[in-house]
Amino acid sequence: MGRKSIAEIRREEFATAAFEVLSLHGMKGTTLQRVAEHTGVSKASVLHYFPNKQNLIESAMRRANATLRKEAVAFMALASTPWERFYAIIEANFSPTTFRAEVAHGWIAMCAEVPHNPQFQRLQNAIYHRLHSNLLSAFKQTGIGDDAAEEVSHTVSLLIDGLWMRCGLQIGGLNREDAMAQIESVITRTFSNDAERQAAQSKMSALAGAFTANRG
Amino acid sequence: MGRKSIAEIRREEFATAAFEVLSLHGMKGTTLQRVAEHTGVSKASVLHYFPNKQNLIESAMRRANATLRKEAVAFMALASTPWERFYAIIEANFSPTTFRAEVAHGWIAMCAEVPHNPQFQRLQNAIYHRLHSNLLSAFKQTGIGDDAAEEVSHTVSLLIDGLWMRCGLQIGGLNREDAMAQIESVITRTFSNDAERQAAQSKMSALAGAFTANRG
DNA sequence: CAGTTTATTGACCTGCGGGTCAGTAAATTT
DNA sequence: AAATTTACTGACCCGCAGGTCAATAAACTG
Repeated sequence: MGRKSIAEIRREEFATAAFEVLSLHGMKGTTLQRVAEHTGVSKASVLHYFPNKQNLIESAMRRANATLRKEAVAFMALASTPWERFYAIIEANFSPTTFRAEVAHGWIAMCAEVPHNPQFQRLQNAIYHRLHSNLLSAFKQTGIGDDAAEEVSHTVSLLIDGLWMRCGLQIGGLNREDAMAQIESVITRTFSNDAERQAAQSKMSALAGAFTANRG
Repeated sequence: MGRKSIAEIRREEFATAAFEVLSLHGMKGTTLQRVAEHTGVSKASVLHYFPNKQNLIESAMRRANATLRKEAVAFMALASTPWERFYAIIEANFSPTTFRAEVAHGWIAMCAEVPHNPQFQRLQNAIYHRLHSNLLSAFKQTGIGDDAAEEVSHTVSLLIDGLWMRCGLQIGGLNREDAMAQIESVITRTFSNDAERQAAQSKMSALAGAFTANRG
């Protein structure tokens, strides 16, 4: 079971290609022609696997999201304490493989479509709620109190959104280290800079580094 | 001097109309036809005042930005202390007239184009730098130290970006009060909750309220 | 009032992108 | 090997959006 049909594999190829084209050329520049070229087939071939362009792009976004989620789950599995879980979330959101300008472009392009596409709206909502509930459960278990946990979760998720935005707009040559430092600065101002937290941070940082290195 | 020619007035009309259409229908849905309809003229008339669509939309964004900036300057003029200046910035960024989902849609639509349009890139950069330098100068004068001021300025501008994003995506039914409360929560966690700051906040809140009420 | 500029428009052209379709080649099935 | 399903393609159609243009109406100028 779980064996993928050849058609399913092809669909995934096209979906990832579509996301890449979207990242490179924006929503307007993402034509069936270009997606086809990008995979070396004809336009009609793409339509053989997808009923229409909208469906293709929706699949592309779902696929991209699934990839991110997979990595996040892998990181999460390496964490055993609340603070480690928190830093697992951070590492996942700023993983070198995903926190890149091109990916951010794709993401922002989708955000711009959210008001006119219920599918995108649902996806965006799901992404947001997953992030929030992950953050919340981690913070709650640090023992800072439920209300504080709620507040900090909101703050962190807002910061993440802002940082991705800025990554896409390429403001201030933001890289992943800067981004994580920003989050860390807020966390440090909020919580006392205890040793346990610092240990969790460096542990997850090292694990994440090893994890991504194993695949390059 | 400063007298506007009738043609200039017309151009502004079309530009604001274009921004409204952009907010309602997104970049793809913003056609010359629709902009024309929205002002009750023919498509060709729009092209009489603008060389092409791109120029029209760029003018629309510049115009929208100019409007926001005008309001920000007005708020700023009402502030006399550093903390009042800070809250003037906040009030301006979350003014009821501007912090609305439709406006956020327009803004996000522009952000999505930034990678493919140098004009938008420049505009976005200008907006960001103005916000940052305003925040920075206000924070520096509160006497928290230059390094801390830099850090907090970054944090606040990131939060503002994130909040506008979330406003556009309409996640969690975010309204302007929630947004400002989020910022306040971070500020409170960072600084001691002194009376001077609280006074500044309520003063600017009242002034901003009076200011906007005077024009409805 | 004659002449000139300006405003506005409908008709038209062009290119392009989404989507259909019938046909061909390749793979699978029986 | 024959039949049938699947993969892929070029040719074609349609609609639409951007942009041009010539014509008309209105405003301004001397």
